[in-house]
Amino acid sequence: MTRPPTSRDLARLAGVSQATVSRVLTNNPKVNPDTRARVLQVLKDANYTPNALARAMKTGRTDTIGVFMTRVTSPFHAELLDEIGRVLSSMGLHMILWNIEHDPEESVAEVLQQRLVDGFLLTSATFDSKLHTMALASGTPTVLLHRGIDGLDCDQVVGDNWQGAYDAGRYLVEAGHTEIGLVTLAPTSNTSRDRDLGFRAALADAGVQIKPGNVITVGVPHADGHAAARKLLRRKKPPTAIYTVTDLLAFGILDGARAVGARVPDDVWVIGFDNTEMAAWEAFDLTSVEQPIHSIVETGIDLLRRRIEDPDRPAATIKLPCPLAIRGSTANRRI
Amino acid sequence: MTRPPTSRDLARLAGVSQATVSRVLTNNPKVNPDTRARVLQVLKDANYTPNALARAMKTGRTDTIGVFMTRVTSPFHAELLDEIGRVLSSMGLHMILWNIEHDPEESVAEVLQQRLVDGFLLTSATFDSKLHTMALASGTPTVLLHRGIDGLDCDQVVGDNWQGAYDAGRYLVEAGHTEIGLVTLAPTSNTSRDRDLGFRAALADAGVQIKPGNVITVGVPHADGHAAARKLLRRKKPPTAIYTVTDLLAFGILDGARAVGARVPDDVWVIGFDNTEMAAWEAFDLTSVEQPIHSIVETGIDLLRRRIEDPDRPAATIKLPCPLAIRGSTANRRI
DNA sequence: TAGTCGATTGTATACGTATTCATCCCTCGC
DNA sequence: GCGAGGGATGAATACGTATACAATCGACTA
Repeated sequence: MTRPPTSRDLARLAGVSQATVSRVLTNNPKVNPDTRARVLQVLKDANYTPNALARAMKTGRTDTIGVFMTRVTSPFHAELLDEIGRVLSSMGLHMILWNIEHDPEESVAEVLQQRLVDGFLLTSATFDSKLHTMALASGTPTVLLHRGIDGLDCDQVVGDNWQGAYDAGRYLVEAGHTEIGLVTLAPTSNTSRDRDLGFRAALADAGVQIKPGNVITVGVPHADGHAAARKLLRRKKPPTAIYTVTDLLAFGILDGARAVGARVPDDVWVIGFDNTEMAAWEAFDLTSVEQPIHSIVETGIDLLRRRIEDPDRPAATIKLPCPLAIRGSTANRRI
Repeated sequence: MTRPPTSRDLARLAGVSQATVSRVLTNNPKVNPDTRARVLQVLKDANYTPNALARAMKTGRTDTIGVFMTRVTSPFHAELLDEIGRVLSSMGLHMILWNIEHDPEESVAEVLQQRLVDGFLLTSATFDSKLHTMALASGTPTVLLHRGIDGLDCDQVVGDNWQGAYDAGRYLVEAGHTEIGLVTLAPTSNTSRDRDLGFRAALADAGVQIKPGNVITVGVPHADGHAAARKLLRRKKPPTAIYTVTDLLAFGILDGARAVGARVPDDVWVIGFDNTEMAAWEAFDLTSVEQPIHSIVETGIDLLRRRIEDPDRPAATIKLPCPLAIRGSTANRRI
């Protein structure tokens, strides 16, 4: 194993110029069929693969997309990542993955300008982060996936979190619940904000008050849902239904309910958000608002490719519906 | 936003040659402190970042590591990926992630030769895959992580699956179990094979027979564990303990047990393998053999970097211990 | 005072590919 | 028989950086 062969080496071997080899590689029609066949044979014999770096340098395209994400271990994010990988590789694109959690924002800034990728997918935009601003400023085509920023002049594909949350709220109200718990996240992103506000709106529209004591703001981990459930269910008048803004928290709530001896759904209904694969597991059997991961990713990557083609097209914001998946955590009766 | 500035542009701006700018960028000591300061100021004003492609082409190093993985949505794999991302980025390295599941092996072969990365981390080696062979043949430094191939002349860092499985078996035997179930995977990798054989060895050493009817070979998903548990627990003489080779299957088993009304651990003990974060969730409270993810990743990446430095050093195989994490799914009493 | 050395800096080149431009040869039409 | 034209190919160059080599300058030694 010395130095890998270059197109120039093979040109010599095939008795043609490097330019001709390159023409063969790029399927340039201006090459004699016989010559093409001969060159292809030599390429094959040498087991040659073009140097992707040199090619990228010349063409300005790397066929690589940069993906920014947080908390890969969270079930929803893992599913999102998996889907992104599937779609990208089906298009012959590579994926560079950055976990923003691990790195300070300044170090990410450098990455944005390195021209390593043809485009960015941001999946974890938050209102106070500068990542999306920096990405746009870098001039590299960028699409916001799953989490959006209202009014930002940038392609965005998100679930309609507000509508999904509203439907969840209405579902509880119509089932007769009046003592309702809300386990929510700080509104640092459009997802957590809309999943909160949409739910409250449904209750307000139905004239159901939500008591301040029944609202708990937590962090993202499972343990936080667990703690919140114990706190809610130990109230003098515990809620008969708890809605929360992620499946992960809902799992924690189910566990917390179990810990204090509350039965689901007999004593308390639970609704999550994301409809991850795990929600269907018997241990949880969780009613959850579904995120159309497949469509979000497919649409988002399509948008990104079109923007790479034509950087000047106007930005589109696409909002996809989030239907409610009903399971045993809210009784089996449907509304 | 036109073309991003190049080192040549900035050289002109700073009144020096492109070479001097380059020297400043690479911290070459042979540059006058005053000049350096002036150039740095210009770089900063222009918000300049070197073109990573051109740099990589010249130096032959991309500061990027290629990671091959399967089933990112599986809890253990997600944790592994997260840890890999953490360690790589702490070293200033990027990660290109390929999900082998999505792509035919031939298309992966191309990727291996593109010289896009400085090294490969393979986390899903199987006996019948040619991926590791191709990776080695590509001449790019390669390390096998988590899953190894016995006798392969390649750096490998794996958990001691056999020992972990053996300890789990002995633990059950010493607790007095004699009717033991084994939910296992086809031995296509060293992990599934050793987690099976080690367990059987412990039982054999203790003189406990495992009935053929108590052994079920399944696929990887949660649902398969679920089905296996139902099958085992409906036998005339159901096992009083079930061991399986991944946490994901164990979760399925716990759910399956619930489905047929078997109580854990009163009616049946359950042991998994991986000790994922979820194993500690109250819904599962699963006793599980721990994989030392942190050490595996840290050690593996260290090995990879050393091999990149010196490609001719002899290959090392490192096997790390897998301790048993005891939880409620096997009663609270310790041995 | 001439020569030498070290510290800086500039000039030129290479990395491997894609592509423009020039060249060559063959065919066709008159 | 000769010029035009087109198809196929080679030579040359550029992408943006890092670096070997050459050049310049000042200081210092013999």
